[in-house]
Amino acid sequence: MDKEVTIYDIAEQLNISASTVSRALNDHPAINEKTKKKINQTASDLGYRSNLFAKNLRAKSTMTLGVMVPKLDSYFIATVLAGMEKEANQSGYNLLITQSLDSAVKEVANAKTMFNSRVDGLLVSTLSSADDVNHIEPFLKKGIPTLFFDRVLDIKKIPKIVIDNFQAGYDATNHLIEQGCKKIFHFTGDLGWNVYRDRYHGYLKALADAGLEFKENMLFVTDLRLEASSGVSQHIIDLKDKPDGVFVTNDTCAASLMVSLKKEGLRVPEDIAIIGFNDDPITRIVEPRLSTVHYPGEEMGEIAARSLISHLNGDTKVQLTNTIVLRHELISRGSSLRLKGE
Amino acid sequence: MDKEVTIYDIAEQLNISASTVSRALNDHPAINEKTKKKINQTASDLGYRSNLFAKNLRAKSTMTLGVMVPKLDSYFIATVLAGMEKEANQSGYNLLITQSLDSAVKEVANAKTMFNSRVDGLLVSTLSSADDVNHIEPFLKKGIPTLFFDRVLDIKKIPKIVIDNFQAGYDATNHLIEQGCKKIFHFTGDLGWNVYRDRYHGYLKALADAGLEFKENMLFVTDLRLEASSGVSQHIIDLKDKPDGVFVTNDTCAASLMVSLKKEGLRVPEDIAIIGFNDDPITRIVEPRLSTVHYPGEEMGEIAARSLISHLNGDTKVQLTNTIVLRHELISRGSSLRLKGE
DNA sequence: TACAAGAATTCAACCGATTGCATTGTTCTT
DNA sequence: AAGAACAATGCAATCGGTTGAATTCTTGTA
Repeated sequence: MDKEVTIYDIAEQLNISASTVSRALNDHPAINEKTKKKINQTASDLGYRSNLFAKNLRAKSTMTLGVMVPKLDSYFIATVLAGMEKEANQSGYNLLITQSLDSAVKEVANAKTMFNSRVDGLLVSTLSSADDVNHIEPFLKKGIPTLFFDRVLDIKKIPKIVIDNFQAGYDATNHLIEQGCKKIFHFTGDLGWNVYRDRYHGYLKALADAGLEFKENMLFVTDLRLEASSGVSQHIIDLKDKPDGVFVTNDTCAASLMVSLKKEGLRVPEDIAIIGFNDDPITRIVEPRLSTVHYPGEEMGEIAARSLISHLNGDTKVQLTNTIVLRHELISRGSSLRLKGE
Repeated sequence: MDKEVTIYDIAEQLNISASTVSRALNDHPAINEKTKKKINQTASDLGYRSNLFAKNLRAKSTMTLGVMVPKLDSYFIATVLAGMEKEANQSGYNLLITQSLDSAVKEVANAKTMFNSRVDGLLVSTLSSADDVNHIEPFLKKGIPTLFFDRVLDIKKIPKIVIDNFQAGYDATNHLIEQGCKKIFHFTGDLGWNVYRDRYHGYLKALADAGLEFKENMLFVTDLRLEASSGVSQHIIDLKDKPDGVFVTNDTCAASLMVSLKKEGLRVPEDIAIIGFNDDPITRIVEPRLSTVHYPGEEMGEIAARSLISHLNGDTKVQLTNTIVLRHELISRGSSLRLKGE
């Protein structure tokens, strides 16, 4: 492990001062072109690399964005991260990524790490469904721009990027209604989350608007893990008065549910129409193909990163004060299309 | 954006020297307990946070691991990252993550960023199928521990964590043979990659060992994107002399292929047995459930991170010189089980 | 009481780059 | 030929911690 080369080494080699070297390497206009060339040459000859710490120590900027997500092993999250990375990378920013793994303790610890790492901005899809953002407070106090995405808390001072989950829930449910469903179940996750809560409310509204009755037993709240759907499936099978439609807030569960129901002899969509959420690849694989609501994950990641970066660059056109709502899109495929015409 | 609190502020407040404060905050034994308590108290009163740059500038360590992957939006990669994050986090390390998005230029640029960010260690699932590791050289020269995982290059001096892709390919193929398949196709990705090349060779060996013939037209090399499988499916459908088994090196494609074939009236596994690779969630959703080779992604991530960290901690028990081979596991499910007994 | 030994603290240099201001060198103008 | 105007470079302080060596303060012992 050889010694690091510093600007002083370059300066010494060329018999000039370190400040000249520094300026040359940063393409400062006051430095003579020839000198610059010479300096750049010896810099690469010596294998010089800039010391980001020394730089940051002064600049007080890290060119790093912190990203906190509930968990990493999800296709949707991966999509969002891909978008963020793409955008951040383009602007020379790096991504520091942590997952909270359903542990509030870990989320708080991660936030602290981010804070100490001096990320220039923070992108959060939060864990906690409670309203405490104490662990985010320090960022706000220090004026570090912070953005919630996807799973957000309704904190006034923190801007958010979301889709209109209410409308999406409404659209999905309404689509089933349009296809002639009269008794639509809802299979979703913890309603403490904005994403599930809002979709649920959209679902209720759609039912109400269509004059359809809602009963408690039409709602299934689970952890949305793969295993959960077999429970729901079994429950539906056992029911004498079966639903003719199910709105599932997760493609994996929707697909799994569909397959289970089919195995028990129910026809999809004829007996039960199903619609999922997210537009994961699986929707295009199962048979029939799964109707869903397209969630623009990659786009969300890109926009989130871009907004934050523009803000950091002092671009005043970008106001980091309001909520950005991305467009979702209803995608109807075989699993829900019961009308001949379509 | 208020001023940052430094150890000097704390020192001034308490009328002691900065070095005492520094030592106290690091729990140095030479500092009196009472003084420590006092210092910690005022530190939190003032909202002090340690400046990592100043620290790193001296320490020359960043507690950050760089992770380079081909692309982020894949379930498998997400799994690996999850494992890495978990492990790194436990040891106080952070993850700096980039994707190369199939661009060699980007991979090189990302490597440079990692280098300049002074990551303490590097975890790479590389893009390039060529043998050039010029962009990795600087890390080796500087003695920054580097580890390849999953997609690796056969560079002697760089340790790797992999599964035995040859054996896995052999096992998958052999499984189909055991189930009575006589004509087994192989649907895979760019053979420049070790992962696909080795599996392919395993496939060939299994055929040879069973005395089965291999012909060029039994091999399908695609980009393994979802769309690719419909092409393969169509091709198989059109064939007069159809295969009775297909080994696909990717669950998504395998599942997709299976569904397409079924739609065309072929029975799985009776007419065609199918086995995938990875053990993605989708394998448990499609009907019949998909046989596959379990790829221990999360475990790979954990082990990779842990090895690197142990090495960084000077743990000499861990030798970063050899190849670690993780155990894969054949998982047989409905899509390939043709024998009554099982 | 004196002095050694150890505990607690301070001093000051250092990590490597940046930058306002001062200085030197060069060219142009009158 | 002298001074203005500007280009190019150097000086030195600064960012906020860390750390070896020096110093001061306590205790214990003969």
